[in-house]
Amino acid sequence: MAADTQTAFEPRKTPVQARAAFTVEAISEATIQVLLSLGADRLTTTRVAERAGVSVGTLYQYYPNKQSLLFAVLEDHLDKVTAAVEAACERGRHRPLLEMVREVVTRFVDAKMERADISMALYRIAAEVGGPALIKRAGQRQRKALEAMLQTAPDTNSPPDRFAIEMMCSAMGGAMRFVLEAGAPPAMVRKLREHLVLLCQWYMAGVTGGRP
Amino acid sequence: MAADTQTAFEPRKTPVQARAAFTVEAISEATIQVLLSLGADRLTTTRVAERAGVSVGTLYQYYPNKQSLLFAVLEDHLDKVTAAVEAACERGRHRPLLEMVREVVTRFVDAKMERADISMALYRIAAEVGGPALIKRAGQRQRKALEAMLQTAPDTNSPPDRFAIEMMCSAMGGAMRFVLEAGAPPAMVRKLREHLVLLCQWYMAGVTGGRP
DNA sequence: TAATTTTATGAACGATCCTTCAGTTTTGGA
DNA sequence: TCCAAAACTGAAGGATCGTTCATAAAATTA
Repeated sequence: MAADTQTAFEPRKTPVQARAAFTVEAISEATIQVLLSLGADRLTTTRVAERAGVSVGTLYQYYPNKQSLLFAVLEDHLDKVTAAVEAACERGRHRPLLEMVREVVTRFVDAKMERADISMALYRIAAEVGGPALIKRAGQRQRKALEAMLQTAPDTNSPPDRFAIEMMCSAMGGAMRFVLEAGAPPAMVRKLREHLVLLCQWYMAGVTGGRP
Repeated sequence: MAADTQTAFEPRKTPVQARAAFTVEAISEATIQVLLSLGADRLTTTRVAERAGVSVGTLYQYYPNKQSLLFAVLEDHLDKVTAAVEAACERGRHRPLLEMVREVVTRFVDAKMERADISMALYRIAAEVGGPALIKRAGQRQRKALEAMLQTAPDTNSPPDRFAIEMMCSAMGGAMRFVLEAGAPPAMVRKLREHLVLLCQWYMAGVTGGRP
């Protein structure tokens, strides 16, 4: 069934001319905009095509069905955020624990905010078919990178266990979501970033060394 | 438009006979079960009625439309959780800061877990029409209760500001969600409760008194 | 028991939507 | 310039779904 999920969402045809590449990009952007302006239940293939300036038939040349539209956008965004976290984990190796945490949290918030509109749109389809699987996979990649980094911390000999890492990640995700959905202004985002760093640092310090 | 949202979701008729009361309860339960087993997009009024053991017509005698089904379940659950938090805040008044936090976090986790199935089902419709408004309202009530309690803390003279309270709430909500969606066994829930208490305590201690 | 109110039924209507495909237009190379 | 491949069009099929309403059954009241 995993194979079904894969193939059912794969692109039907890859664009070879520049014109087609623009079309695919336009459809992808239109998907996000329709999702944000009308919601998931009023998102129709015809509406997305209309917004993208093409006809429905064109849409179906590159996306096999409606769900693959959402699937593609979700996958792309999760990949970018995960890549940002992995890169941060790479840079953080062998640095003090608190610096590690600061690096990762900061990059995570920035990656999410870079396309805040996509982040918000995706909260609306995260529970649809294929969504949970993708999210779970991205989460595992992120936690794996985090775990590898934390084991290189020079200032603690009992690195946080898997559960603690999951706690931190989900607390981060929850706070991020709240601020996004509150339509936060830039100043609030900066404050979120600072406080999220502190929250994660205090938690990590606590679980590694008892009360700090 | 707020009035429209209200009236459009209000029950059409209130049951007077015991038979009808059972019917309404059965429809409500069936809504949750269909939501969990088939997802939000495959939830149809006919299917819910079928699962409840009644006909579609009966359903429409008590619920004016499909959305009111989801709306009613969501509202009921949020009310229960919010009431639990408010009660905890009442009990926590004038006690030390860390005890306050423990009380609230513990009660929150327990209230969510009491009907874990409903909690999970609701994540799938939280973004639908009416959902965000209800959630925002419940969040405000909870934060208000928290703020009132925290101001009575005897062991700090600079109680946490609104932003810090929101941070704590959303971190709590995020971690709760993660554990629920991971299908956590009871042992993991207990660990979550402990760690969530610690995470919130450390954060609160940090923002009130600098580094603890 | 007879009358009235409450509750339940489910076929049918109207509307929306996903998806296809036969035909047209555009592109890029020979 | 000409042609084959690529890209695009949009009306129409087929299916699902939300909602209604005329009718019937059950419960309550007189």
